[in-house]
Amino acid sequence: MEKRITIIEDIAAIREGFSAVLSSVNKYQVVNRYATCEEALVNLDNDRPDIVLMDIELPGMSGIAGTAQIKRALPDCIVLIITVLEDSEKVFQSLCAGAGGYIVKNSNLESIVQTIDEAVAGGAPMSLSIARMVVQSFQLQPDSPLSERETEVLQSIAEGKSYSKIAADLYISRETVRSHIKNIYRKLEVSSKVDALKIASANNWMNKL
Amino acid sequence: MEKRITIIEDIAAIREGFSAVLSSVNKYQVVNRYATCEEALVNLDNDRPDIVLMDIELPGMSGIAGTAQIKRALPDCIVLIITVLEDSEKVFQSLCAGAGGYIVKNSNLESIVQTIDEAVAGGAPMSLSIARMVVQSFQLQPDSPLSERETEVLQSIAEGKSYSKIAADLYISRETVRSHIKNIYRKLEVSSKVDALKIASANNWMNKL
DNA sequence: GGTGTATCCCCCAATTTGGGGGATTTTTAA
DNA sequence: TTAAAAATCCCCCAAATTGGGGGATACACC
Repeated sequence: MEKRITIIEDIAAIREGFSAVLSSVNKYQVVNRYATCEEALVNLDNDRPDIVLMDIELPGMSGIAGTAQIKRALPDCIVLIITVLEDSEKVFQSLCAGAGGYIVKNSNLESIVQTIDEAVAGGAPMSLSIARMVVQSFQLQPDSPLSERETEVLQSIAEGKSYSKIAADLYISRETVRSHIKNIYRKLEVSSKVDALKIASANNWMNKL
Repeated sequence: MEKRITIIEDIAAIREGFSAVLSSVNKYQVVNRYATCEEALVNLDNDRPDIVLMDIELPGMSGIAGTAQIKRALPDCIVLIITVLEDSEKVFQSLCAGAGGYIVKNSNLESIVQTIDEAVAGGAPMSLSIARMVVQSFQLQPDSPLSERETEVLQSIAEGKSYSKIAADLYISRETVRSHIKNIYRKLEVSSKVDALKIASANNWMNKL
């Protein structure tokens, strides 16, 4: 069964390069190539790709927004991001949008087939450094000014718990919870849970589980 | 510079197998082997490993708890989890504890050197299916009963915002926010934000960014 | 002896929450 | 085309929550 591939990339040389390599492989079939997401989206019903190679920097709609659109229409379609720089912000945004992996733009053209093979085999192809970034996003930064107990309390606030509920769950008084929160606010120089949560989650000071 | 390796694995055959393979490689040096985390932890200061191979199922302290302890003492130490079954629960727990990658237990012994090489080179070695699990954890499940707007509102609640703040941020009335929340509660069959958040986050119905 | 952590107590006013009861318009799907 | 779902807005109201003060005690660590 041939896998249908769509390429969305505004630089013609790269677009045609990928296309040429993939066309020479029997199991893959490049159904269409576009320079913008907008063009690709209107033809999505006809193209019905199994795999999309998506540039992240595009004129008009970004590759991230495009990925979200494609996944909405074709949830089983695998979108692989074509990227040069490994900007952590964009990496996580595209993962949230539904990206299934990353292709490094300046890698030799032949390795692209392996990358797609890996995605089709049920993997999530990424460069070493992106894999490390993704794994690290689960881990606490060790530079938190908060004590263990304070982190625990803030964690509970993130879960939407009230002071009373937190107190009950931690087997302490509500007043103790309040003390911890006062200290958290002082340390983070904020005066509301929204701001405390914003700072703590931006710095990876809370557990994700 | 030789990398110092500690192996923590209760099955002697596997422990010694890994040890034998790694001892034959110049760049790696197995400084010690243990059957339990407890033993390894008391010798951590002497062993000072750069890399720890950690079994996840151990008598006494689990490999997950052990990983957390080791990372607390040696933040730059790379802990690689040795695993047979790829239990998603345990995978994410060990990632949060500080694991840097996964080694499949029944893989051929030679590939372990490659796995460690990858970790040392700045990567995060994982099996195809674990990589997919990790990437998918960033993505919304498409089976959510909530509408886009409702998801947006619930997302804001998760950030600790009040109804008024949500209303202001979404440029709608507070009453509209209340309507959405009433609908969320009805759909999820709950009657508080804590319960709504619990269900929605357990099912990956909210964005992580 | 000071600094940080963890625990607990009081007062109080403004805000928030969630329980009702509605309504209208637009969009989507059958 | 018709019905259901989604998105928007309005009212009333009581209980709970939040965050601002002001403290205190005990333990540990340096």
